[in-house]
Amino acid sequence: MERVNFQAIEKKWQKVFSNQKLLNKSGNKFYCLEMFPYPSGKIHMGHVRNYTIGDVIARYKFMKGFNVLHPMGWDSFGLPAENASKSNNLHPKVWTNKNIETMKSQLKMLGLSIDWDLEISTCDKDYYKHQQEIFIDFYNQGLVSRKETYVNWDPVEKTVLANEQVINGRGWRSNAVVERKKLSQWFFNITKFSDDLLKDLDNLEGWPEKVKLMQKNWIGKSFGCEINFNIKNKGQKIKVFTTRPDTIFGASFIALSADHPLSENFKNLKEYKEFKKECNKSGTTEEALANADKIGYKTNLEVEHPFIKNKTIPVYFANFVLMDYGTGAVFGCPGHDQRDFDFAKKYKLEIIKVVSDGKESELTEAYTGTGSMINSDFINGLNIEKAKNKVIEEIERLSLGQRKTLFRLKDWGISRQRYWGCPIPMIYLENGKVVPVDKSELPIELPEDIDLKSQGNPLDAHPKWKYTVEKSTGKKAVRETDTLDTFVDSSWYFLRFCSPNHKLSPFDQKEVKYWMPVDQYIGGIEHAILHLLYSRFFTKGINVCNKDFNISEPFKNLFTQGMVCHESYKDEKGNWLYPNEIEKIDNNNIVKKLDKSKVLVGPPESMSKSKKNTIDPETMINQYGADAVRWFILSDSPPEKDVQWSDSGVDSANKFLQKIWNLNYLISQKKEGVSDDKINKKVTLEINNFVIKIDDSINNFRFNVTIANFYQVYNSLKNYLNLKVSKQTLTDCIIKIMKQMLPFTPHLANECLELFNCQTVNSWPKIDKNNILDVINLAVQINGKTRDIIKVKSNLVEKEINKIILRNSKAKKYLESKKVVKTIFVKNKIINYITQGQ
RNA sequence: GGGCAAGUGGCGGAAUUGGUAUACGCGCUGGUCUUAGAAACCAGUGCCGCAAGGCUUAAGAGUUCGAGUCUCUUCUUGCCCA
Repeated sequence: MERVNFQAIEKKWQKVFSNQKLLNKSGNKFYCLEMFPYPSGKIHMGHVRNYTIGDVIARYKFMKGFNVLHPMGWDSFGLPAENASKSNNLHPKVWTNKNIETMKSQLKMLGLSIDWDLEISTCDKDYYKHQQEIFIDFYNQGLVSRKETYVNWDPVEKTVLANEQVINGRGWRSNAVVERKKLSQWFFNITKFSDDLLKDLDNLEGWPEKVKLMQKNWIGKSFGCEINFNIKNKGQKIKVFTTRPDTIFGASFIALSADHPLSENFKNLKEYKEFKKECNKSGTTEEALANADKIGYKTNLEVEHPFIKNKTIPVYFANFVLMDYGTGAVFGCPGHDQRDFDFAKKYKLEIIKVVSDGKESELTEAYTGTGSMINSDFINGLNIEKAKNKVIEEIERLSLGQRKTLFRLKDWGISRQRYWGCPIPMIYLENGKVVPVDKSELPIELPEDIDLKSQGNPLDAHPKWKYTVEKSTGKKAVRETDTLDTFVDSSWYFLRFCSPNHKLSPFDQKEVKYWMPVDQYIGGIEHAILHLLYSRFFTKGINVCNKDFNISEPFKNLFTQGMVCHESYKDEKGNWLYPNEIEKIDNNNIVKKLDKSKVLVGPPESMSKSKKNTIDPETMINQYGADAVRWFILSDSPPEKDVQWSDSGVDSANKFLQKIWNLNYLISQKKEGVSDDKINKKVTLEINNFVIKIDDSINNFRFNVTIANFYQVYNSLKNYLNLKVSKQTLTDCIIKIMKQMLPFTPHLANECLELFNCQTVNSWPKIDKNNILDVINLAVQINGKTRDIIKVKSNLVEKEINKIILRNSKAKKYLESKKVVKTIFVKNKIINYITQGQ
């Protein structure tokens, strides 16, 4: 068998690819974008999958005649660079750029069709300069605000932690108990677009339903009402928001957030202080609050029930009420809310059942199901929905409150007390005013001389950097020392790619108008909520700042690929082992290479460094070739589902690609002999059927099916090699197939096409619908049971089919001496005879 | 606790709109070639059965001429939110 040297041809073609673009000015534009990577060190299999999928689409669209934009860049600000610099004394910039260099060369090894002239890096001042500009524009349009808010504070590291850095209430690095601390922070007012962000989801037909649903739930639009409770003997009111006004007759306490304005009256009391200290011990996530023990502080206040004369309800401060959701005050209905139930049990408060659960017994937990209202005066007997409306009407009639829509979505906190991020272009004047810097001073550059070993915020600790003057007045000012959340960096990079070297503004309006929106965006499901929501917000925000922009949504079609998984291994002592540290004797016997001790095998899970179940792409590329790695990663599972890495899988991919090469070689070496035109025709038609099938499956992103089709067409074509088929016929066929393989295995396909001196490498094979094999399989059923499958010409009518079956079919015997009472005939699919008496 | 997916051979998975269940690959079995192995090639491979044939898409019911696909109940797993 003739073999090809993959290492050699891949090097050869990667040189060609580096000068190649997928631009075709006469075609329609197609913007193909994969989520850009964080330069963490080396690429991992998740990147290989993501970028292979993107490459297949980009190359396919180009061959179909589109003008394709296929850029790549680096999401290069972020905490890991700071952490790395602490542990190995490399400056974040040096560490980051070194990683970018490594990963770029690894991506090139994959043979991707990326236009590297468009490369951007978010830590580059030429990039973040424009980000600061957008920030100022947003500020001027009222899309930025400064608010006091609670953060997760690590008392040991003296730093703010993101929610995901808090694990079981402790800092992920220091393991210190995390506290809640109030800080003044910058926010993007994403909630200004709550309704638009929700409504426009309906227009995103090219997005997975799942992602749209997750965004919808995240935005969380809910209906309810505000109710003002009169505080007894005080002449003051407490405004409460509820989504369950129907349960008003079950109200047995009022719960206030510890930050509620009324807390002013209690802040000096010793017991209240202790309560508040307790509250600050738990994290800020909804989950942390839900799981925390319910604690309260009973005030001396009581409110009047709006509908029950002379009934009063006690007022508590409680740790499970958040100030930034609703009004920071709720009424507790223990019967029908679990948190309220727990609270009522603890403080021995009344539990009134107001929605019937169909049982007589007392509640042992909150009942949140449906039912009709009981113990509820004028709404008794109504269902929940009707009761809600009736109560709201009554509240409005009595001027006690009003109907209200509430969103779960909160404004986006963007301040980070970090060094390695985009500086926030704001300054603090001595008169207490906070203003943006003059745009002419941009970029506000990060200083390079920084001491990352100092505690707290590094920019704040820098001796000089923060001292500046206001440009217009020359007055002394102090810079904002917080940097932007790195999610900001990735919220507009897709715009920058349209004109990455544009100097004057974040993007060239003309180029953006041409290329946007992104026609196909591809990335992991883990970004289903935040990154995509923030990018949508930026697009809407820029629309407000720039009337010519006129783009409402950034990503027309979205594809979320699944993860790459692998088994994990542990030795007898419970230490994780890398896949190359183990040896498979047989399927039930896996041992450690080092000492032949037994190894425990864990189920396939997403590859992670901590479990050591990773496979290094570069090692695999060196061993099997990039084409084989690309081929395998697409072959085994539908791209939206998880795929399990398997060594035998990539090995067989490599073997198959060698066979393909061998077939190409044999065809190219074939001597012209006797050929039969009838067979020539048949081969052409049969291969054409496959060409159409392959095109369909690529179009539908069913790459695993495409690859199965390639195996089939190979099996079919190789069997014709020694029959009476002309060399020309076989050459024509293999060229079509190799063109179709080009998006998948660009090196091998190009090499094969060169073998035949093909001059139309970049054009997709087009098949005339009349030029395919006109044979279909038709199932013959008797009483619904398949008795035969016959090969017939397509579009035959029932009469002709009957004739064929009675002449020659296995089904014939089932029809003899039976009376057919009914026939169901579906053209090109099935004929079903119903006989009497079975 | 709520929401959303999904469950098909030993494994990954295929099956257009209700119309051939198990494509394709891995693995396994036998054979050819080889000093041997690897590679390659050929044949076989859902289950029961010598065969004819019967059974089979998590379990059970229903609709239908016909259900992996639609409906209901139950079970299991995964993801998201809490």
